[in-house]
Amino acid sequence: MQYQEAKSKFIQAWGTLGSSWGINRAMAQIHALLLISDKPLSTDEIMVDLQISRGNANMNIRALIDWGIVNKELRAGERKEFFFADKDIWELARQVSRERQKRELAPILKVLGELDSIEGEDASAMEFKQVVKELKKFTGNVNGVLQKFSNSDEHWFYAVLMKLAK
Amino acid sequence: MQYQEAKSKFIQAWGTLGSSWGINRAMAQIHALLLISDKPLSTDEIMVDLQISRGNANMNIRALIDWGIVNKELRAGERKEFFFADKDIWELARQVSRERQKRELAPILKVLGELDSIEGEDASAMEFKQVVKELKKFTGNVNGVLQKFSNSDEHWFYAVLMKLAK
DNA sequence: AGTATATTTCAGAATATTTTGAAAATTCAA
DNA sequence: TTGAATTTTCAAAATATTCTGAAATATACT
Repeated sequence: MQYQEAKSKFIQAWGTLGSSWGINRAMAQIHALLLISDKPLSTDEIMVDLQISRGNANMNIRALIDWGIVNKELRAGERKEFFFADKDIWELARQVSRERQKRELAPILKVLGELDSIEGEDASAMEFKQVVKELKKFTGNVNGVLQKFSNSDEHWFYAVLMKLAK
Repeated sequence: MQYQEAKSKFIQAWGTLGSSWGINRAMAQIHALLLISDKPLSTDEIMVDLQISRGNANMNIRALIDWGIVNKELRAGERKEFFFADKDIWELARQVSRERQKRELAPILKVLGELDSIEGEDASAMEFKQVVKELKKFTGNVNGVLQKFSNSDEHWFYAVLMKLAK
């Protein structure tokens, strides 16, 4: 397979994967492009390569920086900014997990906490309490695992894998 | 807090959480409703409770059944179908993980496999190969963990948690 | 300050997704 | 069969999201 074909297949696939995880296509594709690029790219290069507008490119580059998975490089004597993605996939996974924990798990934990003490003793209320209780237990555990994961290194993860495998 | 208020807060929160995971709001809300209901509900009851149309209710109930997280109950002498969600949160998590593995991880693994042998020895091609290689390693590992998780029981998960904690 | 270059913003346009509701299809009992 | 009850389908409408492009803003050099 030719490089160009492989590249566009990969960018395409990454975009699709992103969509099903609540990340918009352009954002995922910019990330894919930076991930496989052997050097930092400017906004203009990204625009040309992915055929998207300046506004779109800019907004999504900022979002990626917000997520902490893309950084900018400033070059002495150059006005232009260049962007690059961290090549360490583990670091990427940890960062994404950290952000999603913050953006999604935290809010639901908060809501579950607020639902703590509902009134009523009838079947509906009892069932509700039970489900909320189980969900809290579950989300608490997930939270714990993510916490652990996002603060550990690749080596740790392999160790865990080994233990699981047995 | 009154039951009704708690119920609507919960349904609302579950809907929002669903959205950020690529599950549409109505689908997530129907699931939330069934999860906390102390008895199976008919399409009509769901329509009234969530204020959605028949078509919408029907489509999303089917989708939930497709995902394997909602089931129907048929009652002797009744035409109407009643729906209920599995109350076991662990079973729910396993099922969702199984489905996402099938729907999302499998396709990306397939693409990565196809990108195996790209031609070229220049910097771009080399970088590309390297990233694809790392991604394959990573997704392979994730796949392994999910596989393990989706075939194990709650007890196993706790055992893992204990090991991780140390 | 003036100028050229680059980045950001954002209203409107384009797309994509979700929802509705009524017609068509299905099911079951009489 | 027939027909009433129920489920399913799907075109059109409503809504939500994403994208564009040009104007506004910012930056750095002379």
